Amino acid sequence: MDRSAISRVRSFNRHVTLRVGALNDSYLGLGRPLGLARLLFEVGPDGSDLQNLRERLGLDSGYISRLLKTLTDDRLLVVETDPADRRRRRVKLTKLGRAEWDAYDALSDDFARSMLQPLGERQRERLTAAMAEIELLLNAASITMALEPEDSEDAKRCVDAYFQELDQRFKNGFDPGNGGYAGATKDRESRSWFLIARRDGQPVGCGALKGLDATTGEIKRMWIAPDARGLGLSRRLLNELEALARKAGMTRVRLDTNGTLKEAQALYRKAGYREIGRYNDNPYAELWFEKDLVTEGRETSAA
Amino acid sequence: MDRSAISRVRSFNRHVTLRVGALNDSYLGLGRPLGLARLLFEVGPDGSDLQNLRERLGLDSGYISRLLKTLTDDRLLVVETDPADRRRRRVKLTKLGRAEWDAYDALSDDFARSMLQPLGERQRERLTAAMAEIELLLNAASITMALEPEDSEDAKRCVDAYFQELDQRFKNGFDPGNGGYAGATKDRESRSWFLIARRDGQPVGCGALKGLDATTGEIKRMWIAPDARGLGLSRRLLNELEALARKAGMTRVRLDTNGTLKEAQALYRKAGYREIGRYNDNPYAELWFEKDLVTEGRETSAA
DNA sequence: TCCATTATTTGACTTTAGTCAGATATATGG
DNA sequence: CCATATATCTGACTAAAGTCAAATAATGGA
Repeated sequence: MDRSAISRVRSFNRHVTLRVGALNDSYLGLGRPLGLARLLFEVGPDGSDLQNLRERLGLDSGYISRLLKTLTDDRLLVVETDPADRRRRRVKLTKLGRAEWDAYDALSDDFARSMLQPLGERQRERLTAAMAEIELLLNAASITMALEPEDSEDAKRCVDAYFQELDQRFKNGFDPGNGGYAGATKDRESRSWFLIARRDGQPVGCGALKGLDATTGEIKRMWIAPDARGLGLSRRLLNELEALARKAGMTRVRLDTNGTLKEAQALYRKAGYREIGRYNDNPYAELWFEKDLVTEGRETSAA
Repeated sequence: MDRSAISRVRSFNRHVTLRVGALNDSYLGLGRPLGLARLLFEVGPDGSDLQNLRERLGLDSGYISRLLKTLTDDRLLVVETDPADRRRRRVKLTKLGRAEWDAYDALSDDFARSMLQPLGERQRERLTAAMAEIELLLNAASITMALEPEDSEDAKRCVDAYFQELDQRFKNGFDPGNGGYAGATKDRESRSWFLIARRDGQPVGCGALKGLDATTGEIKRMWIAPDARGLGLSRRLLNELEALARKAGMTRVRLDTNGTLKEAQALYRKAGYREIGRYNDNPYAELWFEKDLVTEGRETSAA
């Protein structure tokens, strides 16, 4: 990994992350110990259940229980048992607590404002753009991928989104009922895998692998949610699907695509796929690709 | 200020700043309480004086004294009195302390690496670029401006840098001895102001105001260090100089510039200057500008 | 030389943050 | 109904972080 990249990240961590973080903390507080203030703020105007709070703040259950007691004693919030499961408890702000929450909220605003204030219009735009970029990219790191049943709710939702996008992008639209897409895969081989990429639990991409025969797989339904694009996620998905194919004993994978999907083609070529002739009768396919799977390490996705 | 910009900054503060900061903290520590680890790390391989440490970490002098005692008892560092001023004390790492410092240093590297690791080459570049951008812009906020004697070391250094740049950018070079620049300003009016912009104590820009007559000022020697450009600093300097002129009772300011300095011209026009005819005999000047100073608020620079 | 000032240390505290092992009360599947 | 698992609370702690005032030592002029 590039030494200068590491230095840049370190410098950022030190100068921005630590300093801004510390400042932000001191901005909050408002006379109350930080732990209490943060808890109160985390409860939020809509309330929250205790379990959730514990998880979000990473606190010991005994500790959080005591913190809540302090805040209820100060009449800032009320704790009530969840009627659905009377072991569970829900926390809500009182009027007084809501007022204090509002104060914290205003302080957070003030702090953000103080960061923007010395800058001109143009610089503000640059700053916020860079912040958005960093959030996006750091979020990318926390995207996980896992196999799921093809007929799960989220899988269906992904595939629907995928079909809708095809319908928009193809010149003459796209009808999933037409041709090699919907049900037509119940052929000789019935092996199939469905991979979903998730960020904070929300699906942001998918991809499927089907067995065409014992040693050939087909990659289908690769889709990335619009707000997760540009993060190299499709490459990760593709790697993962190839790894699955390898593990299933396949020696090559194929896929088809449409001429309008330029990014996809670029991805396949860059990943080592070469164009081949038509191998199926999918009426929407205009290009066909194939790649031999070497069993060596190099190509597998990193842990 | 734009509401969406504030939300962006808040989201960044919350998700990036706090999370990364907390993670980084837990990464450090290494068996030792965070306060001690941080102090040790802050001492650094070159040592540091106590005053400096106190300032950088923002700790109470009693507290830091005790922390140092713990670390010296553990043979991680030695405290010795500064021979120049025997009230002062300097801190240095022992061999053992240096080893631990190296371990922290390696951990910081690891942490930075762990942020880059899940990303592809292209994404890493985007991340580091955005980080650099943010550091730059947030630093811009801490640039201060102050009047200084025109013949101070730093003033001379700035003006030298300015002249050198002119020499590079003008078609036929630039000679400060030639014409209206160097000594030729000892005319009727001798009033003059020299403003230096500094970041962390280092000069990053300058600008001068001279009185041409009782109600006319001339702005000269506006220069911004290359690594401080694009931050709207020249606009801030210009505002500041105009404010000075106003305070000195001037009703208009003039300035001249060369045709090759396109950014400067754009700045002047945008700031409300209009082109006028030649008002001096500076052989390098090709354009002349003037602006009437309204005494109203609107134009003054913000506090 | 003396006196106000500055840098650091010491003593005597308080608060905040956090841990861990039971104790209680509810839920859930047989 | 029972055993087991969950969610939270209570008691009994410890460690870390930080504060404040007074003491000590050195400096820099008047």
